[in-house]
Amino acid sequence: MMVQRPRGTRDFTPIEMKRRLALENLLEKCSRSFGYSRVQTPIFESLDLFTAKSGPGVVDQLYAFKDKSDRDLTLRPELTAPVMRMVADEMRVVTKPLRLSYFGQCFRYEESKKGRYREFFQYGAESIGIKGPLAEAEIVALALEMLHATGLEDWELRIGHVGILHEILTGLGLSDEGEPESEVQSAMRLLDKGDWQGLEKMIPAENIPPLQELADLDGGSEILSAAEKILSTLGIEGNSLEELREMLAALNDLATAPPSLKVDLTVARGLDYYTGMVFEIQVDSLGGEGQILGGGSYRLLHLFGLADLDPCCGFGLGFDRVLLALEAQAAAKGSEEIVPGENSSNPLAVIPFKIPASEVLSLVKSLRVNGQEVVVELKSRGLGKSLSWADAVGASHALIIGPKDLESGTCNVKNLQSGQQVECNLDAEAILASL
RNA sequence: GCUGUGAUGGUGCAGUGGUUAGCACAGCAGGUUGUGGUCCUGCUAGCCCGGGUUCGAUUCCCGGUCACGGCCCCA
Repeated sequence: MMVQRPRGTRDFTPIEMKRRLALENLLEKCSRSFGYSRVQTPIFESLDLFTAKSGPGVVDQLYAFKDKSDRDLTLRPELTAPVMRMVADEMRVVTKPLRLSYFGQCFRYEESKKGRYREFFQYGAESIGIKGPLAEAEIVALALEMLHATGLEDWELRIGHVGILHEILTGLGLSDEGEPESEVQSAMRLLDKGDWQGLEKMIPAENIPPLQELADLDGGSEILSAAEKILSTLGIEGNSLEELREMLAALNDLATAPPSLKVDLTVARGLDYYTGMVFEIQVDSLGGEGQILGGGSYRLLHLFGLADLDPCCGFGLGFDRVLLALEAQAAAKGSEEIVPGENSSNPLAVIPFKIPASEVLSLVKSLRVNGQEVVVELKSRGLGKSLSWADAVGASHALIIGPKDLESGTCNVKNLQSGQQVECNLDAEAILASL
């Protein structure tokens, strides 16, 4: 190969694109059913947008560049910040709450491997201008319905609440202030990793066991009562636990249950801007890159002067990883179909046999006008080869028109699966009726 | 960022320090001038890139590139 595709990028052939479009359509359908509307933002943005959100350190992982007027730009590494910018730029006066969905490629300069690409695709949803347990439940419910719709079977939803952690850690005397990272943030990071030795340096030793007990809680919403007891032994009183309880109850009503649900109060998502409920969806069989979705309640709009709309709630779905999981699942089950409905398109293959293809063009047009997908055999080959071609392009039926047919005003419609063939009149209506 | 494995037609695999580098599938053409997914024949097409060792390297060595895996990280 003379010119190679850049590292971490992929080409998508027609077969793959059919699959990807089917998945995108399926996700979009879920979004619409929840009242979310699609938006789109630029592939590149001002570098400032992402340094403001994630700090100057992110530049190392960006495809950042200067344009010919010396502006600092970057390919977008994610889509939440651009959507928030768009809300601030364009949608200040639009009725709230906003329910937005998006899909597109993002770029990160890092080591690529399976499930981790330098150009990758993210689907996501954000609700803006509404907060509280019901808004959070809606977002999680949308994520769950999406995954159910894909037909993926083996995955786990993990839900936590940064607010609870925050209440505990400030209650234990840790500071909420500080650059670049407050004590609370450092502690959350350690807690998320399970680094107890690190935590002992920040927190009185007698408080470590209850925290461990909290981290070890394993189960569904029933663990909330146990968590409540632990919090009271720590002398912490807060509203967050009750909010999480309400959120889980609402979720139970609003969405089909996930294959596995774990309430895990130490999920911190490693992000500084999350404020409330956080959640992740994990597919263990994917290995190291098994997180296929993540989100929660976060504060970002204050960066754009819209603090009154914070916190928002949303999630990003790793489009490529969901596909990998579906591919692995289909392979394990020996199933042909990877994304539901990916092969729903069944064109009619029109075969002009021993006649010029120009003889059938107006018929082809009228078939298409009537909503039929049509592919025309433009190569003159033997009838047998043409039928093979028709099969190869995914046609369900072949329409054979030869010299005798032109004379008699008939044609033959062959079902390529059954091999059955019927003769009918050479007009669009009769042909469509015989399919 | 660290580390392991690998790279041969479009795909999947053989193989070799030395003459034409094989096989299967796919593609194209024909065997069959109105019925396919069977069979037969032919054709197209390849040793990732750069350097080194050597009379000679696709093969051995080094570097790069890319892919896959394990840590780190993951807005």
